[in-house]
Amino acid sequence: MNQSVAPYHHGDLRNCAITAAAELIESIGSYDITIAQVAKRVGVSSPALYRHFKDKDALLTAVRELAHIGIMEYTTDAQDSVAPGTLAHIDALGSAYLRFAMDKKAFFGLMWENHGDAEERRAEARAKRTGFQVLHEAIELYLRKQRPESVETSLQTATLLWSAAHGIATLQHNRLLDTFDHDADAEAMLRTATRAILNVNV
Amino acid sequence: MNQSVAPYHHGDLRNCAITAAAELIESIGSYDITIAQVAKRVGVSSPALYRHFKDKDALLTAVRELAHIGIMEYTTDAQDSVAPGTLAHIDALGSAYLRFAMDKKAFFGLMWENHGDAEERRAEARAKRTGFQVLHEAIELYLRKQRPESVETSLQTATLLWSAAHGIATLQHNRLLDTFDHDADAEAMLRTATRAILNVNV
DNA sequence: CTTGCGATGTTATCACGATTAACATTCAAA
DNA sequence: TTTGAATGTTAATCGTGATAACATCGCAAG
Repeated sequence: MNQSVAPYHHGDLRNCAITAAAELIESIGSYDITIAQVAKRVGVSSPALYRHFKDKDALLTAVRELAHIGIMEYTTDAQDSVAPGTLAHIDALGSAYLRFAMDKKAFFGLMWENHGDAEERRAEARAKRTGFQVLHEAIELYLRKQRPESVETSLQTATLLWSAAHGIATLQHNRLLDTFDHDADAEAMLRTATRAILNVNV
Repeated sequence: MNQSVAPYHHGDLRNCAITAAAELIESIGSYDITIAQVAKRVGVSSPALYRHFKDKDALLTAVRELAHIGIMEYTTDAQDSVAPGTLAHIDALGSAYLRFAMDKKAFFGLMWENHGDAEERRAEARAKRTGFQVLHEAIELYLRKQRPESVETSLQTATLLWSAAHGIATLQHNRLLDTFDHDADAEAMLRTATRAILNVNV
């Protein structure tokens, strides 16, 4: 039997719409999409989508979740060939973050957009926790080995490193990183920042 | 005589529109404004604005310039009571950046929006140069005194510090900074990052 | 001083995109 | 089978960016 039979009028429109929206965003390289475009891609009328999403923002929020999953994949893949708790491990995580920002520009931009209410933000943050947690654990492990006296500040260190990575990624994403330093290299910068931050008591 | 006489039909609609847009953005705390809203605020019809701006984005670009001026004011004020080339000087600049991001949320968000073409970006970058230049000079001066062997890397150091400040500011701006570290304090984080980065060879 | 053009404004009008309303179809349970 | 809930469709509303066509105002040339 065909596994993916359409159980209803369309099938699971909700999921198809999210996927279609994501594909659309990826293909045009911008999250400035239209309900009509998504509907057409799924082969359904625009209003049909409102049976599954309160409004356009709700659809985008769903796509954002996909983006979070995507960044987690990058993170997970990055850990494949590195020893846990090493500097290389932390570098790999940072590198994955930067790579995601550049590979999936539109998604990266979308996931930090400031729309929606605080509630949604919390929910998304919860989803993100996994990714941050990975970084936090890597740092904690590293500090335990290399700077045991700083282990207690691992959370602050992780937050600071995240901020640094986020700043570099954001500036590069907006093509501003090399505005002044023509040779600015995101990855190199993050490595430098990582080493600087790990060697300080937060 | 009344100083601010309207020399023409309206007066200088262009400038009034920019100001009105800025006020509007500030008052609603979002740069998601409407041509009609701006027009109404100035007491003019919507199409009139198109005599002075190619399109909505052109108006927002003009507002962005105001935002850059605003951040420069913060920067300048920050230097008032600090000795040039000291760590306190650099801290003050970073603090000003963070403060601007929080005080003028909408403007901060607007100025890093990824719209418009590359040309505009270049122009804006040029305007920004002043602000970055101040930071760069402060860092160069500091390094010359404290770590002369690292002076040659001052540009990279400044770029890295900017990135760190930008990351912290951006995350706080999106209310995400304290997602994991409940007690995260932007200013304290930046001070830590500053010290870490300044003590490393880039 | 008048005329006429260019700069500015105004009022229709469009086209589009987000929603909602009103109506139609299908699944599933009684 | 019948019927209501779920899910779709088409028609219609509204807000918004943008352009067209028409109206004014200020100034420079005669």
